[in-house]
Amino acid sequence: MSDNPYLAHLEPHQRGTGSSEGGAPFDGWIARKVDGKQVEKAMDGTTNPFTLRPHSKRYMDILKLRKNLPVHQQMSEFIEMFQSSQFTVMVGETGSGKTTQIPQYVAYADLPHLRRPGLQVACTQPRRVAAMSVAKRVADEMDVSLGDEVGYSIRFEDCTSPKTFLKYMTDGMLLREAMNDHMLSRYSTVILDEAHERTLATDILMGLLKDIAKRRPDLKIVVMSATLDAAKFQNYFFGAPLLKVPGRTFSVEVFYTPEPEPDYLEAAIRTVLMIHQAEGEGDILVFLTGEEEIEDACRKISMEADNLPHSIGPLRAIPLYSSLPPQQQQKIFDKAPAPRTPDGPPGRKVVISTNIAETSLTIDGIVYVVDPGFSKQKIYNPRIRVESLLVSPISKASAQQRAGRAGRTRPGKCFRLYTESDFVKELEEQTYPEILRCNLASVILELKKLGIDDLVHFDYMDPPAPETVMRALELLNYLAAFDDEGNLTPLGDLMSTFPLEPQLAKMLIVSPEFKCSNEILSIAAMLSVPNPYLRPNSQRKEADEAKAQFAHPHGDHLSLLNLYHAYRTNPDSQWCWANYVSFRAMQQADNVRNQLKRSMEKMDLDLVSTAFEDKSYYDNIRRALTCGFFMHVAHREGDKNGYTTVKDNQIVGLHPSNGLDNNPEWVLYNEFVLTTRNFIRTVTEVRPEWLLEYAADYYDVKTFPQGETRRALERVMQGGKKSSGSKSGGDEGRERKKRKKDKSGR
DNA sequence: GAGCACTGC
Repeated sequence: MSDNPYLAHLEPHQRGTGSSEGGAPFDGWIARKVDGKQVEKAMDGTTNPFTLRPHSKRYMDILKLRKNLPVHQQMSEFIEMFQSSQFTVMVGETGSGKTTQIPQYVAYADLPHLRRPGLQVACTQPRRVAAMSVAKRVADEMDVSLGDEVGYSIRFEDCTSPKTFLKYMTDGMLLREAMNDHMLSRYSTVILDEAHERTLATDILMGLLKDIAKRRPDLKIVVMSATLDAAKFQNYFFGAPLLKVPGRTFSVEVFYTPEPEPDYLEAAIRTVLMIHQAEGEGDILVFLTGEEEIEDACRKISMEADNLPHSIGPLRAIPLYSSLPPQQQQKIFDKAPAPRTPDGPPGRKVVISTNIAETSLTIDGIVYVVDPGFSKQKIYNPRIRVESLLVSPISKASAQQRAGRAGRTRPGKCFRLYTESDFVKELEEQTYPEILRCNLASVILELKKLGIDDLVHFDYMDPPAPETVMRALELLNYLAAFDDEGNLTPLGDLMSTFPLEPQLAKMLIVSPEFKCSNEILSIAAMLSVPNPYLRPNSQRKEADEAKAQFAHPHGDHLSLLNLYHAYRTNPDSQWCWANYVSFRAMQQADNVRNQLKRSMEKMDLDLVSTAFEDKSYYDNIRRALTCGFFMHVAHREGDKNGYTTVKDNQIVGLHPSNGLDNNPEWVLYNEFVLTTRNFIRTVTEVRPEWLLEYAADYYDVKTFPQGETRRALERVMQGGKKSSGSKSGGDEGRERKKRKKDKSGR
């Protein structure tokens, strides 16, 4: 056996050991330990142990920088800890180098005892861009081509090869893989990065890995977090050892207001102008909660800045939020405006942003941060089954993250628009994990597919409210994804394979029976992307007119289909621009549609259409919609435009963005939005007969409370009896007459 | 007659 552990993997007697064919797959693997010195030697050596090619000069240059990172000081300590424990918790603040270095250390430690050819190290990230950019950087650091030994895997893009042993990927992607491989058997080590963000996928992966680890003693798990809640992770992972690495950022001086600010928007604007007039050079970053607020603030700041004396430099306000076209988002990287005169005072830019600048986007040159202490957060109300966005106070961790944005390039200042005592006493330590704030229908379906039988006692780091789990189970049972015993049905199994909400998956799966799977594919894709209709403030009328071209009188789902078809005949940005349509959203919809289509083909679900000339073309589509969304139905009550949701009895209005040509008695909706009032958005007319036919259990009239909805259903049932024999024909006739009357009545 | 925090499959 070679003395060099990094050449040992070439020896056939080792490579062959523990092959997964036959016998227990994870027994008998050779586990040779390495230490920090050996790794250091391998890093400095002339041969790259991963490729057996000589190290390039560029590699050596980058290596010098790597050795300057704080985390490098603790490489030996990490490797020792990693090899002696199945779980390791690692805390490294911004600038520690953990995301790029730790996975490489793991690769050096796992390589000498490569237990099976093809075994990989996975490092998860909450965001796609991070997975891609970090993989690129690490490929450079390791002197390999991206996609060969080091790669990444995100939705729509798999940049890996059979040679890949270090793979950066989104957490959601690893979760998807786990659904087909419950043991995650292709990985020797899984590293969960940014675990403090507590995304839905990371939380589920943590519970899952804890479970898998029992059956795979060879599997190692590293959990990396940026904040100081490490004890919680340690406790959760059986008292795992902890490694702390200091960060490397510049100091940020934090200021609080002496008194609470009654109007944070006004205070934020005032603070920006104050900084601009009184503080030294450097750009400003302001955190606000949403698009409207941000545009408003930009206008006001620009106005105020124009009124300042010329002894003060120019100030340019730049908005930043996710629905902004990429071209406009790029403006945050523009230089600050030039002085008004060659020897005048320097200009300054102020970026007014949502939370997107907290983690997803980094702007260099920010020296001042203004933090009013709020963000929009999702909350779920299981009682009425509604998710909504609420402006809420941020957590201490989030405030710290925001402040850190001022210290990336040099020492900075952070102005918090709340009192120090509020910060200490009122703010939560951590932001509530997502799993406690959302509808769990897809999560519960996924867990079942992951082989978790006892959903209530699954080892959640923070268990969701039992009522939320119950709501999810109930929904899945009505959709026939779970049987009455809570077991996954074949339909549920099929549903779980689609990256869609259960309702959307259901309508897609039944769509071939209604001869409209091609169309439902398009609708499902359109519903999976952000709102495709653009409506700039200055051109609302034009935008509304453009949107009206696609409107279908029977509903917004059908309008989305029209829009998709129109785009397919003109799939270019010019056409989108001219029609007030988001090109980005349409491209995304195309991507999603292709992915869903591939799944349909794999599952042997037919891709079919009803002939467009056939008068049942649109009805077939609406019937398929009904099969997925019968729990999202509202009934018009009284003569007014008010609707009441079925079963939950919430009073709602049609969202003004709807394109219906009247107020139909029964509608199904895609989402319930809670803003100034309750609205149902993306709405399509539905026939009550379909509800009774396709969701007989849910629409069992006996279970309805006395009220208008129940009486209406009873009328439908009686009507159905009378006209039996020519059922659908009779309905068609009535519907047409009714519509005609509604129109003429205006 | 009003809005879309941010991610992810």
